[in-house]
Amino acid sequence: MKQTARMFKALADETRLRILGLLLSEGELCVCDIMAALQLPQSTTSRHMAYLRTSGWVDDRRSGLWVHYKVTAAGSAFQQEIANLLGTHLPDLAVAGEDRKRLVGFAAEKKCV
Amino acid sequence: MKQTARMFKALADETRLRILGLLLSEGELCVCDIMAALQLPQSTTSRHMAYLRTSGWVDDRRSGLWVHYKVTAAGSAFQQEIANLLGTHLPDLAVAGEDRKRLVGFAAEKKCV
DNA sequence: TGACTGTATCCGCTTATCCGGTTATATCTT
DNA sequence: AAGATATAACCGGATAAGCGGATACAGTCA
Repeated sequence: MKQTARMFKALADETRLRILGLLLSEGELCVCDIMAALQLPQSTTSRHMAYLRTSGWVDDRRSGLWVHYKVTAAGSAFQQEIANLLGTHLPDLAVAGEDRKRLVGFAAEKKCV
Repeated sequence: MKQTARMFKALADETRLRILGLLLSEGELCVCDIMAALQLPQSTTSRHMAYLRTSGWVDDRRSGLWVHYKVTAAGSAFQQEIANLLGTHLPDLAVAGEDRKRLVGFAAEKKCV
């Protein structure tokens, strides 16, 4: 039960929902993508990524300087079903559309692999 | 997005998850049932019920002195799908089984309609 | 090696949340 | 109307979570 509450705690924040929505619709993103799409300072972004990582929502992969995140495929059945729901509903929200738009805009000047 | 975060905030607390789990498996319960099943003081129980009510998770029904709560059927599609998942997964957890056991024990001395 | 870049962690601060005891409100009974 | 009971609202204190700037750590390239 405690673990279940922790899983939902990670979803109980607007910023983390935006990050998950973006990861669910785009697949894998590096931290700099997320900073640009959500227009967040680096420390804030990193802190939320750490939260999502330790609560078991995302996996990270380092490639040189850059760290890439994606929604984990290793969660419990319960968690995966929730991830599916998030994937179908989050991208419909207005804020999520704006985040994706900024992400596309950033792709031009983007440097990371 | 804000509303979505608020929906999950209500699920980000172990006590409220236990209450929802109980309501999902038992249908409708009065406050005294919930106090007995979870062994919570009255003020704590009431506060969590208020949280669940204002965040749109439960409906209340007054019958004389007693107030009965049930999981709402009027939520968004997203919310209802999550409620379905909660209904299938929460009752499997150990704590939920103990809560149901205490609820059955309380049924004997229970006074409310 | 040293300069540089991307990411993570630390720090102090502010705000939100939880808790249980106390007080208020609503309803029933007589 | 008065007393009793069930629930809700309020209060003060403790804990947790949010924030962004500063600093530390990793990896790259000259």
